[in-house]
Amino acid sequence: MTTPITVLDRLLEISELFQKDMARAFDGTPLTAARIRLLWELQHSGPSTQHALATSLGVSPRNITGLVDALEAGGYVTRSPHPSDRRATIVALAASAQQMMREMQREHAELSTDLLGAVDAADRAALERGVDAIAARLRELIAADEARRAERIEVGA
Amino acid sequence: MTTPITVLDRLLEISELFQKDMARAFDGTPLTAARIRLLWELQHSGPSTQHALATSLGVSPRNITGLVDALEAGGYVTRSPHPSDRRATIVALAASAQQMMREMQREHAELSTDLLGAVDAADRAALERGVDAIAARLRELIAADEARRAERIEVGA
DNA sequence: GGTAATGATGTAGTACCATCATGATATGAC
DNA sequence: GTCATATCATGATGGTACTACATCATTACC
Repeated sequence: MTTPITVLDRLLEISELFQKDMARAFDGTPLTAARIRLLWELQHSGPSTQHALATSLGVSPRNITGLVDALEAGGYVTRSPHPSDRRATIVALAASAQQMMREMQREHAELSTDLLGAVDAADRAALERGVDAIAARLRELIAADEARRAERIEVGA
Repeated sequence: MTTPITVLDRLLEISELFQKDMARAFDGTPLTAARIRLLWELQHSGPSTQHALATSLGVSPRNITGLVDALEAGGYVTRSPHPSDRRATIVALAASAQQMMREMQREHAELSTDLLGAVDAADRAALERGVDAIAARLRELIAADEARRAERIEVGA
């Protein structure tokens, strides 16, 4: 009845290790998961209104205000007026944060090659295919679950 | 200069998907990451004193009291007196929680075979080797980083 | 030009995780 | 028996992540 160590176990372990590493990397800074997510979104989509951030991150606009407050106080982000809509404010990565994100990406790439280097050269192609397949399947499963859940809400209660 | 999608990216994505899935799975219950970690530890090491839990989870005893309070209120865990040391209380998984954890492991195993099923049969062995190698390398890197950090504290400041 | 929607924020509140300081009780060494 | 130590509990604090509701300026609609 003892379960063998499966690929899934390894993936979960890797997931945990990543989290641990992230947490330690940002220890001592005011950066937290939610704030980093916002920075990531900014780097990904460029300067955005707070409303846009709220939508893409799936949280309330009020929450964005708080997150941006903290990031602005830390110098990671700047607020500037929207050129045509005087209600809106535009949030953008500060220069230092852009630098930091670039650095993160560099480290990310380094880590990537390092980890891949630990894999037997003959296994790499198969590994890549396998990991892709697993990610795809996982996305599929989650999407299906989400759909089921949405339907239940639609119909029930 | 556009970075290609690497294995690391996929692994990070998988990591995120796992987290998302977990969060949704326990939505509506009083279970949170910290509490689940405690349940996991209990299942892994069996009934334990709070002090033991504090040590193995690396948090303050006070924090354990709070976590156990919540889990006890939810019926996931029981407190009973230590047979020989009347200071200590022993925390154990309640029967229903044991059932739940077994169920989780079953689902875990199912998911594992499901995901592996999405991988081309010819790639599976290589995938397994590759994922193992990556996990090992990651452990190594983190251990090295931890050692470096510990030394710095030892020496500096 | 009046009314309704929009964008950000102030206020207030919930819940969680984590800490330290303090105190009660039990243990174990002397 | 006394006293340091260990185990746990409580209270107080602080920080984060969210929410809902109300407010105010601005913009869009007719």
